Amino acid sequence: MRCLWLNWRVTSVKRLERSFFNRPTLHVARELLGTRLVRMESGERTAGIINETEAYIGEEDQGCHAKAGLTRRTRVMYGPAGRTYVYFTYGNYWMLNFVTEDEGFPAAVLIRGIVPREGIERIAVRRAGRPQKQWTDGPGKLCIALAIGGEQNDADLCVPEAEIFVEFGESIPDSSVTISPRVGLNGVPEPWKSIPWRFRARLET
DNA sequence: AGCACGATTAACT
DNA sequence: GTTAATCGTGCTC
Repeated sequence: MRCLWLNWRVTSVKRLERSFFNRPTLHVARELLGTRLVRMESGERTAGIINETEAYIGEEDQGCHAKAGLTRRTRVMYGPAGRTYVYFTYGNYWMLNFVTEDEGFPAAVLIRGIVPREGIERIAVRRAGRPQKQWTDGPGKLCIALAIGGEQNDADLCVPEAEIFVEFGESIPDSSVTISPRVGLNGVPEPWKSIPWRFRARLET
């Protein structure tokens, strides 16, 4: 009994709930900085502190996949907040996003970088041959490091049995945050190409 | 059925 | 600094 209660404390209480994700996407993107992304594999934790995010907001946003409207691919973004949107791009890489805002409004936060904190051995194997600094400093790289792929698309972050979830972490002051335009949007028209919806945190060691 | 392109990465000059 | 790799998606014919 006591173990069950303890287990609930450590696995649930520290996690971000759906109400965190069901808010304006820019707030979610900013406040995800410093939180801990956790990937469960057979009961083992692989995790890192989120230090870079980008917001993608609505059908009007010409950088957002939802500009194409509701399709098989974008359907997840129209769903409830607190789920994953994992998609495949450039023929090689998976990208991890968290769905935000009310059901029916398509928006998400792309996770672009983490600082490894747990399961370092597993990450080292998956990123073998690369400098440690480049293990998880890109959206495709961190999905390789955490073994995240299409099977993790449309997964709920906010249920006890989640294989991917987010925990409260360190608080990042505004003085440590850089806000700038999103990257990789070469063919996208203004103002969307330059709108500053990218958030980066300078983490203390 | 065919086409252009992409929320990237790694390798190369 | 530049560029090839590689294939699912969405659009057009």
